[in-house]
Amino acid sequence: MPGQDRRVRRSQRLLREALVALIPEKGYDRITVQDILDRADVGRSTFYSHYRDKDDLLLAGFDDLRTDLKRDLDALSPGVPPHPTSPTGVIFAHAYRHRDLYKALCGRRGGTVAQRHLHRLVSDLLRDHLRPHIETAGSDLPVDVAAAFYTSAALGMLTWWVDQDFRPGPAALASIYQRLAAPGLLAALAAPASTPPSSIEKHTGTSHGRPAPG
Amino acid sequence: MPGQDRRVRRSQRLLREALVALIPEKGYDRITVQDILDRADVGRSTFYSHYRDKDDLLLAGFDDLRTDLKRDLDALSPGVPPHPTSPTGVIFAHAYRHRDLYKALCGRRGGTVAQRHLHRLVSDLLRDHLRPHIETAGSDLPVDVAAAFYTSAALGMLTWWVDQDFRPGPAALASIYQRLAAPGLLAALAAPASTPPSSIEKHTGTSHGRPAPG
DNA sequence: ACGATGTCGAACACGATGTCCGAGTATGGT
DNA sequence: ACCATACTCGGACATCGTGTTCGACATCGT
Repeated sequence: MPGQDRRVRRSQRLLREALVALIPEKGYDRITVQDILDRADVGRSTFYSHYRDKDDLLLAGFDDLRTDLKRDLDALSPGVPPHPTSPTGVIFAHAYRHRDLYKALCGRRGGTVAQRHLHRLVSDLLRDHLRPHIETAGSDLPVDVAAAFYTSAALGMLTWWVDQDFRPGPAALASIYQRLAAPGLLAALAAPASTPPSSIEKHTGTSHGRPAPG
Repeated sequence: MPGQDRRVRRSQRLLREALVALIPEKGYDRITVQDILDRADVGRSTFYSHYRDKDDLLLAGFDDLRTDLKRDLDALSPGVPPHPTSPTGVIFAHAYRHRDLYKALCGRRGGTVAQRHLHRLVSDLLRDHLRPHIETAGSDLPVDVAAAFYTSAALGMLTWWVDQDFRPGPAALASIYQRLAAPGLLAALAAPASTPPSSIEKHTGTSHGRPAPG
């Protein structure tokens, strides 16, 4: 008695696969339930007996992703790290291994629902990762803001990457992320309670002067 | 003869205002054309004589925003900067001055369309800002990746900020952004052609060791 | 082999979309 | 002040996607 009826597993698998395959083709918003049904070759009432609507189907697939990613990430903390990788590096690697899925979730044609849930997933992750570091350093850096910054930066790179068909390898991407992200955090942690507004007041000179990140 | 018929301006203004007001209430996706019509007190056929659909109405408002923001940004480059602000600082200030609009565009209840267009807007902006710096420094940092990183980071903070009802002032937010973003870019520009993959290979030690940004 | 459970497919009510048209009304130019 | 023009209104309409229901049939686990 494996979890469920064989037919149920079959239907749900077909529906999930159909949706993921359809997203890069039509874009999530333009996909109709009938499209999914045709692609999956599944009856209408079968769909609604498993899922409330299109979003529900998408979100159901998310649970698998969540646990899968969580497993990869937990492999980081406990033992001595064989590869000194950051959480974001793990995410990039995970995305590379599940290219089709991430193309549907982060790609240009993904929908609001996927983006938001992925954002929340990563955001919670990074917040928990950052909090202890910021607190023990006694920094005045707000954890939430830092989490927002690094989450969006990582997901922004991820989205760009997906739309580039994963051109540079995951290691190269993680490398660039580290180069851009690490110094800022280290600097912020090193300066616990200096006057915050003054740090922006350094002159950038003319438009040809010292570069501002934007 | 000001541009257009007074009635046209009136109708379009009413429709734009209705949409912007409706988004934070219902969420863009759940808004129906009829909702907009009721709120604006405008006839159905009038709507369709001006806009193709809901998205079209949203995008039309974007043009005004674009030119407005562009004006603020051009005030940066030419003369000696009175305030040494970065493009992102200008964007934060602009968002603060148009809180209602940005609440609709970046807020939790905004739609895919708005997010994507705003992303493209800022992305193009930052790419142009970054390219000369990266090129003159002879860095191997890909411009597109850097643009993706900083654009998403800025918009991520902006979204968080909007959903917090603009709690810390725009200056404080810009300050934090600078603290997190600037060191990374400076470091990347200072290391023109070092072996890229090695920079990530520094040991982070155990999970309690040196902080990785995520 | 048998009862339980899942699937199918068609039909249905509903709500939203986008188009059309005739009648009424405000506008800007002269 | 007048008038032709252009805009607005509102209802009717065809179309499409959604989510539900139901009876006949198939597949499952035991």
